[in-house]
Amino acid sequence: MASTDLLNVHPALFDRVRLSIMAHLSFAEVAVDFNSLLQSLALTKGNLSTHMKKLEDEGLVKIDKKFIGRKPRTSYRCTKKGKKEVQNYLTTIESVLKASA
Amino acid sequence: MASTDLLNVHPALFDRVRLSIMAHLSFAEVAVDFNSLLQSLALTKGNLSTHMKKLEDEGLVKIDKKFIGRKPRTSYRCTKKGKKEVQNYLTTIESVLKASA
DNA sequence: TATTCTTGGTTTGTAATACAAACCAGTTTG
DNA sequence: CAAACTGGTTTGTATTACAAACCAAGAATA
Repeated sequence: MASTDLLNVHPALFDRVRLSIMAHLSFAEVAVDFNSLLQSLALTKGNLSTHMKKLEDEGLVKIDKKFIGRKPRTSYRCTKKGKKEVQNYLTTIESVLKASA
Repeated sequence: MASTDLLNVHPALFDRVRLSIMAHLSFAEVAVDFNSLLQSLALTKGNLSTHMKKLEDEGLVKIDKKFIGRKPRTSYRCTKKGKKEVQNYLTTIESVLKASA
């Protein structure tokens, strides 16, 4: 076991809120909109907004802004990279912690 | 899947350094001393010191200070609670992320 | 048509925290 | 006795998570 393996997991995922978000997004194969996330995760708008910005900056999530009729709607989907990093997170944690169970 | 399950995992473990530390400590059945940790984890002393203090405050780790000859030696071991929380961390993450793989 | 109310977010100020540098008490070495 | 090393802790700083305040525009109301 080398617990330094944890250095390989993407830093942005080492936050419970962002991990929750990524779990949601990689679970849903389709795009999820801002307000759905807001509701399922019970966050404030500002908090969600900044987390999504960070995930976007890291390329883990793709943002999509459009108008539905006359109303704006922001939605997100998980990128390939995002899925990969989530998977890597899981396998790394498992390998590190299962040795120590 | 309820990714809000992540709220059940102990907050102190949601940090890569502390998770590494706990992995080390729960792997080693015996106490591990400050300098071993320092070396295996490649941290600065101050950083390690504060992380250990936090883990101790949370009851995940037990500190033991004694003199070996004339030299001080600080060592730590994982508490029952620590083991439990590490285990809970793992199973929670698995259940949340595996659904979304 | 003015006037509030709601929707869909973003920007900004603050509190918490991870981190390294500086420090400290004592010990060994030259 | 002075300098360097050991084994850490305390303190200052930079980052970051968070919520409050804000903003633009549409919908309802009067």
